[in-house]
Formats: sequence, C-alpha cells, structure tokens
Amino acid sequence: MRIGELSERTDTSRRLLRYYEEQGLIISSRSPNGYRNYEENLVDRVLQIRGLLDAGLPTRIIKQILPCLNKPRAIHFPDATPEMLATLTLERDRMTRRIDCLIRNRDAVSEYLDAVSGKRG
Amino acid sequence: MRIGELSERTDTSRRLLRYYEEQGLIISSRSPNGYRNYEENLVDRVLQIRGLLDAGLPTRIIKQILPCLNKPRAIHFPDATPEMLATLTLERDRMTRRIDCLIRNRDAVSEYLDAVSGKRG
DNA sequence: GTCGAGCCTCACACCGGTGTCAAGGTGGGA
DNA sequence: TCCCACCTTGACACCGGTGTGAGGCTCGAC
Repeated sequence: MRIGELSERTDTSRRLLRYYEEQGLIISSRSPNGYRNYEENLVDRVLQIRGLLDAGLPTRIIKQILPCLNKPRAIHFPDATPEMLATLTLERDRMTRRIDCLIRNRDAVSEYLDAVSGKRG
Repeated sequence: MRIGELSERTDTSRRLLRYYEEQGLIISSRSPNGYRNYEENLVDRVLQIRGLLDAGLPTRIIKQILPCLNKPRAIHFPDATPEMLATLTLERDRMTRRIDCLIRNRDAVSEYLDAVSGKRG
C-alpha cells in the first residue's frame, strides 16, 4: 500500500511515517515512480511504534527492540551482538521500572477517583 | 533543605528542580536571602515526578495528578472540578494503555533475551 | 491536455525537557 | 578581608517528535 493508506489505517501523519523510515524503524520499497510501497504488516508495526513512543521510548531504542518482536521470533535470531544484548537487558529493566512506576501512579489516581466518586455523592 | 541537598538526594540537577518549580510541580519557601527551602517530603515528590516524566507524562498532566497522590489522600480532597475529574479519568486510561503496551513489549524483549541466552549457549 | 490528488524532498519552526553559561548576591572559614 | 561554595535569575542552545509549507513529479479522470 502507499503512504496515504498506511497513514489512514494507523492514524499517523505521512510526515511521521517518513520520519520513522528515516530513523530506520520501518522500511519501504519504492515503485518506479519513487512512491513508497508498504507491506501489509507495517500497519501493526507502526501501531507498535506509536505505542512505544507514547510509552516514552526514544526511536533509537525502539529501533533496537523491534527486530526482536517479529512473529517468527524463535526462527531467525538477528545477529545479536553482546552490546546489543546488554542494551536490551538494560532497556528491559528500564521498562519494568517504568511499568511499576506507572502502575503505582495509575492506581493512586484510580483510588482517588474511586474515593471522589464514592464520597457522599 | 536547600536546593543543593535536594539535588543530591534526588539525583536531579538544580536546573531541573527550578524548572519543576516553575512548572508548578513543587513549591519552596524562601529564606530571607532568597534561597529556596524544601520540606523533607519533597524528596519523594521529586522522585515521583521523575518517574512520571520518564514514563512519558508531560509536566502539565503531572501537575494535575500530583495533588491526588499525597499520603493523607482521603482527608483533604482538593477542589475537584468536573473537568479535572474528566482529565484524570482520561489520563488514567491512557496510563493503563501505556502500561499494557509496555508490558507486552517488555515481555517480548524478555522472551527474546531468554531465547537467545537459552539457545545452544 | 489539463486538473487535481497524491506522492516526493527539503527546510524551517515549535514545544517540552534539559544542559550550560553569564553575572551577580550570600555567607562561612582561613 | 578575601575566597570559595552555594545560591539567584536569565538567556541561549540542543535534541527528539511533530507540523507545515514550498516546489516539483506522477497518474488517473475528464
């Protein structure tokens, strides 16, 4: 599909899609006329990227993480250098801390909302 | 305590502490000489702010959330306007989605790491 | 052939979080 | 008294994610 369709289906501006490509997060083939061509699975990938970005990860980390997140994961391990594994481990731990922190605060907000809605009203 | 101590204890630059104050996330009294004075509990609060920022929330949202996260929560409900409750509800849901997304991806990374470490090595 | 929609690249601009530096006040110890 | 560490405000600058617009090409429909 072309960029317009991908843009609509992922609710992501064309600008951003080009940016993600520039950052190496997604790839596209080109038609003879220079138009980008996207595979069907890019839809999911873009949504995943958005989610990770929204979760606070920078593109350069996402770029490292994405290759591990493909479906037939166990089959074609990319060439995992020790540094990359270290980065991934580090990042996984960061994510865990982030998750814990988010959960704590989400629950606090939730409790608060419950309390407010439940009080004398 | 003064800004230097708070900075050390929270591992946060003085610059950022002033910025957080400027954004209304923390408050300080002033000594006659103009120096900022911080209460003991600011340490926890700053750490919480850092966590939320790191989790991807912008300061203006954190500012709204923080008042709900104080210890004697059930006691002094701040004046919760309907708009604010709506914002909080919205943000809570965003946090939940973020959490889910982070967990999914964290687990995927984790699985990948497990697979790599477990394969023929 | 021409018009419009969609695509291309390039570039400037914004905003939020943060670093850094300048110029200056404060205050305790040698 | 002087020095140094610490504080103040203010400004400029960066980086990453994103918007926007200019100038130009492509392609299908009329």
